[in-house]
Amino acid sequence: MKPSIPKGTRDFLPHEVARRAYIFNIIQEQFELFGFSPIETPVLENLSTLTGKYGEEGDRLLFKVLNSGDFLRKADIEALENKNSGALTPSIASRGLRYDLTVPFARFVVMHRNELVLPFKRYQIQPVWRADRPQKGRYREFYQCDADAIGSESLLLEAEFITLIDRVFSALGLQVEILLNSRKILSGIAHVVVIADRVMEMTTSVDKLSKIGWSGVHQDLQKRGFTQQQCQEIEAHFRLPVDELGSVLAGDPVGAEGIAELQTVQSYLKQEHLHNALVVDTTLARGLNYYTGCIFEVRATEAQMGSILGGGRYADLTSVFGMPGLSGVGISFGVERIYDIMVELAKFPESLESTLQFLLVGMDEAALEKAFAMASSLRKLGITCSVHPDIQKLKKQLKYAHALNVPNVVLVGLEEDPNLLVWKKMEDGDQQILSFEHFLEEVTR
RNA sequence: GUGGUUGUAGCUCAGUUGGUUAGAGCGCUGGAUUGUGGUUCCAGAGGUCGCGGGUUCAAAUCCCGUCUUCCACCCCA
Repeated sequence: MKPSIPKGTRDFLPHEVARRAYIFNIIQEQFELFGFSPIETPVLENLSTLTGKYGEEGDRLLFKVLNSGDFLRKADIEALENKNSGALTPSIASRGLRYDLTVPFARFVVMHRNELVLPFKRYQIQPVWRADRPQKGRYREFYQCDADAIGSESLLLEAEFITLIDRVFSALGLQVEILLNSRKILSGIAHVVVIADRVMEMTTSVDKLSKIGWSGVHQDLQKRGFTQQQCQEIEAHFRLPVDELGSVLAGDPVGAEGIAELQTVQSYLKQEHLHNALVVDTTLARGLNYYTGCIFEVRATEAQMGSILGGGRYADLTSVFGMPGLSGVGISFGVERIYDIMVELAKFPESLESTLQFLLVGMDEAALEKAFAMASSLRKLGITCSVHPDIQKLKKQLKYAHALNVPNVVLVGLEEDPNLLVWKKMEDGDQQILSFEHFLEEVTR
């Protein structure tokens, strides 16, 4: 048979794993530096946990897992005969692959509420799955790096996340733009334009602005049934600078609160020297509908790619699991896209290539045994090394070392004197003959 | 989920209006080099042309299906 893997999934070669780990480590380091603690949740969640949390679209993109055993026995026969997949699914699949890390986190918080100290700051780096059509930088299996702080309404958290984001991207060597907005400003505008019940529709439409421009947004809005006058009013409001928008929204409690939120966050950041631009963009919307307050997004300024981080404040994520009134803020790094951008811009350090320092080569069976013992001595000293397990032509051995990018090769077992070895430096080909004892001294020097 | 696009050697790609035995570069293997990698030279191996079906005297080439890739929607990291 011909081997294959499912659409939208990938294998990773050693050099790719090294580069991905580089990104994960930088993010993890910053998470820890800000006092977030790691948690893990299962790959599989009950579908009751997942369905209905991501909107209709999200439900369609959930990977459902067929029940084990004789799943047809409990199947909804009527739905099956009518070919009604939607009705059949709950009777044959009770579990699914997680779609993100935020909803499982909400479930986690509710289940472990008595074991957690609030406010609780956790981070989580694990893969998630979506049955979306794959595209570049868009996969069916991908990692998310999430940090959330739950159990406090303080806007200090928002400010803290912005400094965290700034630190991560400057550590990665990427230039980005951090976009900030509040959902409350969007609501306020909707109130003022008297379309309060249609905030979501207006929001998703305006969110496309950077892609399709105002004429496109107008078309989209009109397709959704907004009048021409409403379109113009909407555009006029979003075109206002933030301070002017503030006076327009002053009469609307929600809108005014949104403006005040942004001001508070910015005042926390007054003393901070951010490496990247923080841009208030009132047209920023973010798809996920559980966001209620501040929302963040990050875009790389040097590459053409969608957002590489998303996040925001949610007032009430845990209430669906029976624990209302718990406010939180969270962000999610899009590591797959960050990886692609860093490859494109060649931002990975070369030192990731190889961690192996020595390759030991045995010239004959006795020498191989000696090499095996030598390797142990080296490892005791914390020196990474590997013994070539076969006795082969020296040419082949060196070619192997070259391919592995090992900087040092040790040839064990000279014809002249089996107690001597050759230490060869691959970079310039220099080599010296010495005893093992002498070699150890040199290495540890 | 809708519409489109792509697939030829390990990799990057040629391959004429359908016409004998499908090519190149890089990589790989062996040798020049009876212990010495990278450079050079010589030789060699490697392809059911994504898969299945159809049209034709004849298919990598045309048609249908399917898988995959990428793109635009949708949505999103």
